[in-house]
Amino acid sequence: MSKLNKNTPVETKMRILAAANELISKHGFNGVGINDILAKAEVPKGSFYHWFTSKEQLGVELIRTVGAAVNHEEASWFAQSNMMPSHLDRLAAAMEAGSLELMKRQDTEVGLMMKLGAEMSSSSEPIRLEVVAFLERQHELYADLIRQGQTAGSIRKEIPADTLASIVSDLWTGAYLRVLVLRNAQPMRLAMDHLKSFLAA
Amino acid sequence: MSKLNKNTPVETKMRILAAANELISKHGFNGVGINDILAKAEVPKGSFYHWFTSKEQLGVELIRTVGAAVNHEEASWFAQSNMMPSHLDRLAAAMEAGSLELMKRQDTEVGLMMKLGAEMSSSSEPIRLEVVAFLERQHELYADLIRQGQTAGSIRKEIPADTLASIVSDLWTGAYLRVLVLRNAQPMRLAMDHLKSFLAA
DNA sequence: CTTGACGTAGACGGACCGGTCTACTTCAAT
DNA sequence: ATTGAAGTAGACCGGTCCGTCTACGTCAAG
Repeated sequence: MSKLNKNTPVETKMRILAAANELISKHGFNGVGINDILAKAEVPKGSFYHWFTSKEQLGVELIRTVGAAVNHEEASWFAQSNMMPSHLDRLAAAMEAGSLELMKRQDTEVGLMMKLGAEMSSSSEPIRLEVVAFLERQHELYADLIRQGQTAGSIRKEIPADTLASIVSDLWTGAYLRVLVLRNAQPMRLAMDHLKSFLAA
Repeated sequence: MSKLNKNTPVETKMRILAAANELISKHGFNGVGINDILAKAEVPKGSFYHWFTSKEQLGVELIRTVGAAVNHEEASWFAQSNMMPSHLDRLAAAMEAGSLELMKRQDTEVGLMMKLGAEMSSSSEPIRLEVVAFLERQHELYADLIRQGQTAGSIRKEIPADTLASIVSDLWTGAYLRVLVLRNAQPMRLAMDHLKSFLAA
């Protein structure tokens, strides 16, 4: 008599993850209850604790899946060598894609990573470590592309690629945060313009 | 028969604010309950709702007081013209003071502002506006000092002071966040080195 | 046809949340 | 000496938190 869920099992888990993504992005990890997430996902509580052992584990897994998606998406931006021969252009295009996403959605997947890290890194070691893993993968991605740009000649060589990668992502993150709070896109625009001219060989 | 608080009234409020500062810095706004704060401040609940109308108002007032202290402290760093004639040096010294604070305490007053902004700006408009006010005051402070440095000759002139001020604070914030999550001071060191050489005339 | 693993379903529980309320102490003003 | 405002003290409230528990439906294997 009760209406049962016909979805494939894995889909239930994905629905939970998707709802958690939306809600936690907006209200933070501690600002959202499991019931909120479950209501949005239209999934009962029993299912939740079947797929996850705790709210914290949901956080870890959320970061893992979203982080992997971000890394993958960024890598594919970086790889479009046929359309954009210059590595600098590819880097700029990927960053501008993220910036455009921010303007439209008021938020970003990368932003979720940073906000979760800031909020939880001193309360939950598993969550912190997952964010660390994401950041390191992303740093490698950036540094690699920059290194290629340096040997190919479109990116300046005097500064080590690792340093440049740090500066790029940190400036982007800082601008992101200020856009979020100010509700004004200017910091992001300034940051992007600066990065493009600063990185150029 | 009950032990009554002999403190001056205002001190009670300050104790609450101080406890809130510590706890909210560590666990975020939604990660801390009023009772936690009250326990740490050794103040009963009745007193809390005498001085504050709500938890949200505590947040607003926390940002206002801490923010004002930060602005004031930064202004005094910027004003030490006798010891440090170069405006660039003064800016660098102030930033390095903040970075040192971060290494020692794992946290910063400026960091609290950004974290609260990130966590709450989409849930509480009063809190968001208070952070906006702080950011704008700070931006003015930075831009003014940079403008002076430009006319005095220690800071490069081709880029508008407003733009430089944005880049400085955004890069600092991004590096701050990554230090917090990675528990590794390198991003901050790279950011500072970069800023010093980048701003120089 | 029976069994049992898998997953759905949601009532329930104890802890804790932000906030209210009343009783009380203190102290300055009169 | 009396009063009343200011502030302290903490019991208490409804609601919500995360997590547990039992019951039930579903389906593949034997």
